[in-house]
Amino acid sequence: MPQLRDVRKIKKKSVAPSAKTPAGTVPGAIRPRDMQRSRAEILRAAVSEFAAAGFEGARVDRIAARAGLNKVLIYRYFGNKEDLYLAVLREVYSLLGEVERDILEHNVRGAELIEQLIDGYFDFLQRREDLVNILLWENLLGTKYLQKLPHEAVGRSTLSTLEELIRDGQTEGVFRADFDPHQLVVSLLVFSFGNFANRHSLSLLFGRDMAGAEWMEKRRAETKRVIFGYILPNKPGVLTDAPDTRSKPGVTTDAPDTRSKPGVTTDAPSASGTPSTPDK
Amino acid sequence: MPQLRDVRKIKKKSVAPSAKTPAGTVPGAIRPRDMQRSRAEILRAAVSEFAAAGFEGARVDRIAARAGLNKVLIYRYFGNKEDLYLAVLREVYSLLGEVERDILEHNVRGAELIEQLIDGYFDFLQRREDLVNILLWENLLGTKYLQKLPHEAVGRSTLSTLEELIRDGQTEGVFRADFDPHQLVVSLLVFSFGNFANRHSLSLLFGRDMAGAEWMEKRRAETKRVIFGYILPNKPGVLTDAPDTRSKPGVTTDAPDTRSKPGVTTDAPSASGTPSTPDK
Amino acid sequence: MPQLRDVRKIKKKSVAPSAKTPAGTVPGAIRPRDMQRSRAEILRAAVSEFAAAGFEGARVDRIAARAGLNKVLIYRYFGNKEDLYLAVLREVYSLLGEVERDILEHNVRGAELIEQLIDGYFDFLQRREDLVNILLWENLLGTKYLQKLPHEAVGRSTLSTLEELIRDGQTEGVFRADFDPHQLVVSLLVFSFGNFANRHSLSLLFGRDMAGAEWMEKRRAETKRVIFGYILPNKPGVLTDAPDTRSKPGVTTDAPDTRSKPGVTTDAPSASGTPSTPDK
Amino acid sequence: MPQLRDVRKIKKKSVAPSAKTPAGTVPGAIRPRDMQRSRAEILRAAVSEFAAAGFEGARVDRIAARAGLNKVLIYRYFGNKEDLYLAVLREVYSLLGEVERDILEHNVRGAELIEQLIDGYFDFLQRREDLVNILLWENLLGTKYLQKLPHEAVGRSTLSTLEELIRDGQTEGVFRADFDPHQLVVSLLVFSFGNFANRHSLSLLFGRDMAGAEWMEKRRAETKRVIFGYILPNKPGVLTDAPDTRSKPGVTTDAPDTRSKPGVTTDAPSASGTPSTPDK
DNA sequence: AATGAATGAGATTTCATTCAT
DNA sequence: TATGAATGAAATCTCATTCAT
Repeated sequence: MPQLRDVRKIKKKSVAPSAKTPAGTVPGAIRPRDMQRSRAEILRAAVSEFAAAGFEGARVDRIAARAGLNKVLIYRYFGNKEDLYLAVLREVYSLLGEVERDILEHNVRGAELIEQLIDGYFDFLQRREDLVNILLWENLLGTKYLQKLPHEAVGRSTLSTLEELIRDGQTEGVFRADFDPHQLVVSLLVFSFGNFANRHSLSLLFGRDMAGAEWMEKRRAETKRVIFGYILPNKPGVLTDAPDTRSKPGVTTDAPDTRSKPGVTTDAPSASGTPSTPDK
Repeated sequence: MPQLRDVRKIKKKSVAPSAKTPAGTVPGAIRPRDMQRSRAEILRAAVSEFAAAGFEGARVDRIAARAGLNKVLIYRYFGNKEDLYLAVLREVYSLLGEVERDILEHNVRGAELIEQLIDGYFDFLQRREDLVNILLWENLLGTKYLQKLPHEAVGRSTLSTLEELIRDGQTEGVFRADFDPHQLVVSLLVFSFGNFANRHSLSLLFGRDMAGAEWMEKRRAETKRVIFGYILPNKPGVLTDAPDTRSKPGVTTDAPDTRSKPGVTTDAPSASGTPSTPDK
Repeated sequence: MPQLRDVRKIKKKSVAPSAKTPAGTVPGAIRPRDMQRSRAEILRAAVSEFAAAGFEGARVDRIAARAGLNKVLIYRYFGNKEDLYLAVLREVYSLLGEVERDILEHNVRGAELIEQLIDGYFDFLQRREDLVNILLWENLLGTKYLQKLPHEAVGRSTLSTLEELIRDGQTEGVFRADFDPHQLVVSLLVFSFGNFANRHSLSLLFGRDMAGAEWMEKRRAETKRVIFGYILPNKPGVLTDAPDTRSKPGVTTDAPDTRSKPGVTTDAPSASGTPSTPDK
Repeated sequence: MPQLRDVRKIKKKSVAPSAKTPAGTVPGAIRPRDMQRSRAEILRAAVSEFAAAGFEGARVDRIAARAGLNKVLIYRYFGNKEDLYLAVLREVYSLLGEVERDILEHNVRGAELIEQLIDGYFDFLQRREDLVNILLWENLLGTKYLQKLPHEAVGRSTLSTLEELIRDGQTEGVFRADFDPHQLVVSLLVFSFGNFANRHSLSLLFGRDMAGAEWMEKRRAETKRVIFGYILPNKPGVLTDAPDTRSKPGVTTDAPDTRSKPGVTTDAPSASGTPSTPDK
């Protein structure tokens, strides 16, 4: 898990002179074929740094320090700060695309598809906090740099595929028919990412931790509940007061009911209709 | 509406002396060398600049240029860049608080309260794009500066009041009982703000404008629909197949039906169940 | 006594608008004939400021604030910072010259002359700490500015008069003959001023207050003792009990011994030969 | 001998690359890119600059130029101007302490101890004019920065040792018993340093060079004479009219007489009792 | 490949000085 | 005269980038 904040004071690692030659190599010999590894190392470090400080705030020196490599290599391999940043952006968007690609590959459909998407987003958001931050920084810059990337590196065909699958679900009656699949896809993204875009500020506002894993699990559950409430058909008779099928997070229940539909974690309101212990 | 991007190259205004009168004042009228006004002018300019470029990216010179005042005054009135930024943060949070305060003052309750909140948020988000950006920048810095403000300047008591009102609504049966008011409040914020946190990136992703007013109206409607689907009791019998009461945005229908509940703008799927022309 | 240090944060006095018109004048009327007073006020303030911070460290703004007058006047009356500083130097040297002039006017001779000189110097040093500092600052600049003053403003004819008087004393046998009057004059200055040139540093070095009045009285006494031990003839047999020429300054010891010759304050070693309570 | 004044206009050295070898090194010899040396070089340059201009007057650019190194290194190695100045102060006080330490190590006692001290101070003052100036600047600032140093870096234990040795001398009868050792130690410092604190101003006042080596030798002798007149026992019978044992400076006569006691340089008054040619 | 250093630009901050009301 | 503001220069400090060893 990448360290994000408070990493400003990284100092050059001061290795003993003897340690300079990597173990197993003859001193004086040039270290071989490490270029690939170095490049990757720099990129990794750059992701961390740009995530933590943004483009303007990022320091080339710190990236070098994070990578444990010399600053010169950054310029040798990437050209300059901006190009390095562009490489990072590319990486980020590539990884982001994988989320949907992974899910689509498994041919899930219907409610399960939606749930896996939400889970996929939340997992990504929680696991790659750094990448998310880069998306947010870049957005604040009005995609100043993102625009410089070739379109293929950014646009995500997966999203239209998704829309179609949802539309199919509507046709088949798995989903309600009266919502716009396009808006839904956006909602899935927005409702998920929105939790992260302001988590630190919100923590201050509400005076409680809204950035930690525990809280995010609650949000994940809540998000699922809201979405499913919106897209699944209401089954008359089982309406509001139907008993919740409590299940562990991630587990898909075969018969989702009105409220906490497929495999939703509900540490939230109990089935009785009265939320027992709203987290406070 | 504040200019946000592409304002980097502002140079010293080389206006003719007569042009010194700031916009909005009658030319010829005395523009007193007014400390109060100068301070305010700087603050306004600072909001714009910090919104557009963030703390690191902001340039004191540009702030002075935007304010049409001398750089020295910034230091005289605010001390230094950071203190100026803190003053800006204070301002932003103060204005943000007003959104809820305004609504709470009018003693609206029930569905209308929720709708006004969503509207309030979207209005704020659309009208004060700059302030929102500042919130987002600051969040990315992990509230590095926000933390330096006294707690009163940030914490918002309105939010707990809100929770209570919602809980009241649940007790009275206006809202479903099986959701957590606290989570709802967060959802209202997150679902609203989420639309803005990534609008530029999303525009690129989807290859369409997702930052403009038109699109945001759609999101506002969609958000309302989702939220109301979640919190309003299902009225058995009128359920899914009820015809949508199409209404203009902002207009509250007295008899909200299943889907588009109070005064929701529905440029979305038509009543027939099949979304006629999903916006594309 | 002028405030010397810690005066850096003087703020513009913010008088109520109504207070602007000095009492007794018709509002709107121009304040009359205050130029002389303003000039003097500025000069006084400048002495304080330059004394406290030196030429480079002094701030024109602070001088204006100290004077309670507007910065503009400084430029109107004195031209610029350097010219103001030169005016200050002139003032300082003029006042310094008075010390000797005052004494010489009274036609004191012999030991009493010397004692009055030492007293004069110490009095000046203690009372006009500010002026002394200016001398020291200027010295550190290698008299960079002092040199720009006309010679009359600096050179002090009194000093050569002094030398002659001392030489007379030697001829008359009042003083020992085997010292150089010129060196003595210098010693008088140096031994006196030396106590001030490093008093703060010495305080730190010795870990005790060596800047206060109490300590300086000890130094004054010690200095007299040393000087008199040097210039007064040792009278064999009459040694210790030589008649004291009692004079004002300091406490008169009833039983002065060998050491403290004319009117010397001796809080120092007692007559017995063994210093009773060396100050520690 | 360090250059002190008139060094303000040092510009970037535009030397040919080959000229890079710093003075004192063999051209062609490897000048390792040695951090240690660079640091030392900067410190040395800083001492000169701060000595010549004081803290406020000193220019970081000039320090870099003096050091023949890049400005950036100053910040890399020392942080900022103030920290650099603090490092300089540390250095100065450390070197100052050595004066006494050197002497105390040699186990000299009695009159010789005192003479060596005076010599030590005058040597230091003449040789390290720059350090003395720094002491004086700092004193004028009321030890504003000195106070920030840890006490050990400033306080000098040697001084109390000195007092004890003098007291021992008094007990043994080598010194007169009726003076306070503490005051004597202070007098030694003050009478020595006092000559330097105002030498340039005095030069102007008296219209003769009072800053040069020649003059300082006279002051050194005079100071010794005065001090010894004060602390050595009067030998009745040899009193005033004893012939001076003229000796070379620094040479200690085995049988010091009343006036020019141990090894005092007397280019001063001739033996006859009447100073023949007072220097003028 | 690493270290130390240099370059050059630019950003923040501070001042003296002047202008306008 | 006082106030507020403006100007212009400079000084401190920071960075990206490049060079040399």
